[in-house]
Amino acid sequence: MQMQGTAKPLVLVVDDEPAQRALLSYNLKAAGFRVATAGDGEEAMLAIAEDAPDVILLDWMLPRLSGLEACRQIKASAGGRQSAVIMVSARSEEADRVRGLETGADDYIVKPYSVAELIARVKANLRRVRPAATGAVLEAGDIRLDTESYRVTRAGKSLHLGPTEFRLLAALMERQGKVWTREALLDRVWGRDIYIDTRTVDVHIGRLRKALCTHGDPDPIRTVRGAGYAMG
Amino acid sequence: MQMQGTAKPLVLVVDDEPAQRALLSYNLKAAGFRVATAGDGEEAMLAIAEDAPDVILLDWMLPRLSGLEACRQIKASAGGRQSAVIMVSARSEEADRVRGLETGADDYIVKPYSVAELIARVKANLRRVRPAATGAVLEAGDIRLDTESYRVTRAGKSLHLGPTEFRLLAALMERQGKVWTREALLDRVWGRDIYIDTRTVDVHIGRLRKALCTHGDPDPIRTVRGAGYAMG
DNA sequence: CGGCGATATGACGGTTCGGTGACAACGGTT
DNA sequence: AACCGTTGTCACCGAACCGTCATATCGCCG
Repeated sequence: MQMQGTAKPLVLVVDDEPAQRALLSYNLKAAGFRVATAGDGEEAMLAIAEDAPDVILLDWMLPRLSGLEACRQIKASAGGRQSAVIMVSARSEEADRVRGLETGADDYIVKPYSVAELIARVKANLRRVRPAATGAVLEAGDIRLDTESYRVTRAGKSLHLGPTEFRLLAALMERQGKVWTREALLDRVWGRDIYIDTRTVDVHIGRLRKALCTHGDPDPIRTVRGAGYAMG
Repeated sequence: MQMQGTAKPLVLVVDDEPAQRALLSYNLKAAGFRVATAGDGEEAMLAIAEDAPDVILLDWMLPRLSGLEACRQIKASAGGRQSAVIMVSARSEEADRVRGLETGADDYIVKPYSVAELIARVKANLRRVRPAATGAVLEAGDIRLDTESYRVTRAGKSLHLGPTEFRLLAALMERQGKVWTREALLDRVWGRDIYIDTRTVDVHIGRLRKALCTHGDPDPIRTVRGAGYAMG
């Protein structure tokens, strides 16, 4: 498996049947994902708060908190908005599909589904949520970052970045405009449970800027005082 | 559905049957979208180059350039990557769906589809492409405040605010019309257990006003004598 | 109109915050 | 061993920002 910027994508499986969870976990792990599981909507919210997943597979029928309501809550929460939600349901009625999608779900799969299609849909949704994890080429202005070949160019000219600066740039480019706090960047770029001075981020931002502006180009990174950094 | 400020989303319909194009155009326009059409893959590429659509409905069976190949080209082109591609196909085989998704399509709809579901899917995909419409943005009159990118604009012009002024404005905008006492603002903006002269709020309101009115715009903040401040 | 309390504003010192150069530690390579 | 690129930390500086005060202005009341 190629070194892809950051850690493997995380998929959260929400289903009340342990057998289903096990089945999905197995197949998703085989496809190269990290997997978390939850048995109902409340567990799901906890899991999301703990570690925001990239994709959430949400069963329609759940005890206590229905899948639909869980979806609404997820999309209303701060952490959940950046996850893709795929509703999984035995209800093939078109009206249900429409309702699911209108509630904020990003996709809708009808049981019985094939594992291959499910994986394909997870990947399709992942492409949008975390392009860098899928071997995509990110673009921002005249900067191109190829997560597969590990190469960065600006205005056609190739740039040399260290691994950390590369991942930092990838994170910033993944969601242009979004302001990342130093803590969020440490989480995403350096790793979840690592303990490093937040000021270190500043230093790396500085190094990244120097690398990006070697040819006199304007600085593409925006500093937001009291908040963090953003691209564009 | 709120279409705040920005133009209506553009949907490109690619189908070789004029009747299909007409049907889809009609329904999409009725749902509030702008619509462009193309009869084959090459026309589609031209249309994309001319005006990048937000969502592309791509028929699987196309003359000359197949839908699958067209999808590949779209996703490989610079402009196409920021559009969502929905494959529309009569082929319900699961293998086809997987192929479509793996080629880079964002979604896959099987004919015959219901118009309601198609619209729902278009909207769901639109949410992804244009995250601006997802609610991280506060608006009041001609003032826009984006809590994710920490950007504030008035009548399109970008403004510069300090962190405290930003939070102050966000608080005021969050509940337009509500009159905040100085104490409440201190709590909300500065922090719960901090002790600061309430007059300081006045100063920051003043600074905020100055920033908001640099271009001679009217003052959007209302002073309520003896009570506090309010927006609008 | 005059007075009084409340609010607006300009100025100022202190503090915090971010940028940057220097440096030592580390691992890999020659 | 010597070298090299990378990385995390620190110290220092300048600039932005903040809170306070003094003063000017406003709005309401008699």
